[in-house]
Amino acid sequence: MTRPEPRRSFIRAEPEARRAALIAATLELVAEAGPAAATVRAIADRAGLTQGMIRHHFSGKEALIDAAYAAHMAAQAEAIEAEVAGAGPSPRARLAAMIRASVTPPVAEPAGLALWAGFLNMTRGSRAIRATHEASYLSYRDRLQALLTEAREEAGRPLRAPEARALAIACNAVLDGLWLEAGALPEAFGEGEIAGLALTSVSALTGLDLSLESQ
Amino acid sequence: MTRPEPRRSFIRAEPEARRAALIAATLELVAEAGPAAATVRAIADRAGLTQGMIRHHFSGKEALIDAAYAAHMAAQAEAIEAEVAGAGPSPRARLAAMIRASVTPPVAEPAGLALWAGFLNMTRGSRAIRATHEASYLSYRDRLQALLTEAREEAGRPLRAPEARALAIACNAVLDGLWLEAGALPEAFGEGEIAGLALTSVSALTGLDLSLESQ
DNA sequence: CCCGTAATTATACATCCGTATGATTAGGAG
DNA sequence: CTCCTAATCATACGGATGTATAATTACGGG
Repeated sequence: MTRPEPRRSFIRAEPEARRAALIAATLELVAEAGPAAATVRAIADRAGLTQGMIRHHFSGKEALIDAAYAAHMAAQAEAIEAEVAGAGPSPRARLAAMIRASVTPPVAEPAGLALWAGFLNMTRGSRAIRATHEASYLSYRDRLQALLTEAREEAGRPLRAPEARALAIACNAVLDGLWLEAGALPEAFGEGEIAGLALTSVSALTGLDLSLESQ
Repeated sequence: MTRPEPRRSFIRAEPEARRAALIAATLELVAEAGPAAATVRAIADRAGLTQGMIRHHFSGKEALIDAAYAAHMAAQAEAIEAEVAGAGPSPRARLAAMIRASVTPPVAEPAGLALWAGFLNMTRGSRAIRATHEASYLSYRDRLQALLTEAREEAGRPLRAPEARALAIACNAVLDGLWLEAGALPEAFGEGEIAGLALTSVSALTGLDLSLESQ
């Protein structure tokens, strides 16, 4: 009855472009509906390709997941770094910019939290993901510790190393917690409420006054 | 060749006991290996039953997952409340007990984080899970806000309502963040380091001195 | 002691998953 | 224009998953 459909036409693309498309599709699906929804068929479909492409451009599904997670973490770090770089030379302003960027979109939003939680479940299964997770976490905390140290020096109250570590862990925790709450219950907070709380809280923890830096 | 295995013997149990066993097995599997590992066969096996029991005692797998999540959240809240109740009558001691309990085992540990992240992925799919999530989150924050208010009153510096809300959100964020870090990278911190940081941070945020309360 | 009911086991079923493989075709090299 | 390569498509395969159903069996009420 139904004569066979003609094979769909296609155009060739550079492998890197295909890889990027597959990674983007993976991130969309994990963010929208969790890791279980990111099947090879759904990913290929979202990318406008057929499922064979995943095994052609990656060694397997797990390699694609690893690449997607690394790409997401790199994008987040880059978004924060861009805000810091655009905040001018003052250490206090740069610290405030990092804080604000960490708890507002595009870093803090439901999709980001879903992505993070989704990949966390895969941590057990993949060494690559665990390594990426740990590296990006510590990298963020080190960056925060450096800005905290600079800002405290600017204020004439320098930090010693162990003190700086404890302060960075605590400030990182507040920011992580606010990031989490902003992503989990976005409608439970007012516009800018989370960012204001982040600046106030870090101010209280560090003894600096960062509230002036919020526009 | 192989004659059919005799049907395994069994003993009857009360439905509630079977439900509890299935819930416990579900939580173990999700904590150990993520939601993907919690299949009906694996759950029944862990509980020492056959897979038919899941559909017999629950309307389906999703209902079991919902029940397991609710049970886990209730157990966490109960563990914290037990510590608060055992801390004596002083509001400051009770606040310190809640803080310490929130960032130390059994509340803060890798299994708990894995459980939380695993269920978060299912939030999108299940209204029941989302409702449980939101209710337990707000319940925890309200409890914290009440203890903060009492402790500040005890110290002679009472809080007004909006101020109390902001303080509760910020303190909740630090605790969430430290809980998260303790669960994600347990070996990155020293014994008691997280609990000490939690008390120090909330002290800085509230202006109270809670460090004396740590034994 | 027997019997009926519901708790329990065992098995079948349709569907989906990740992977493997062979056929096609786009697009540049010569 | 022709040919060759590899990018792409289509399909098949074994295994796992959630659900449905029928066959057993434990155990309390008569």
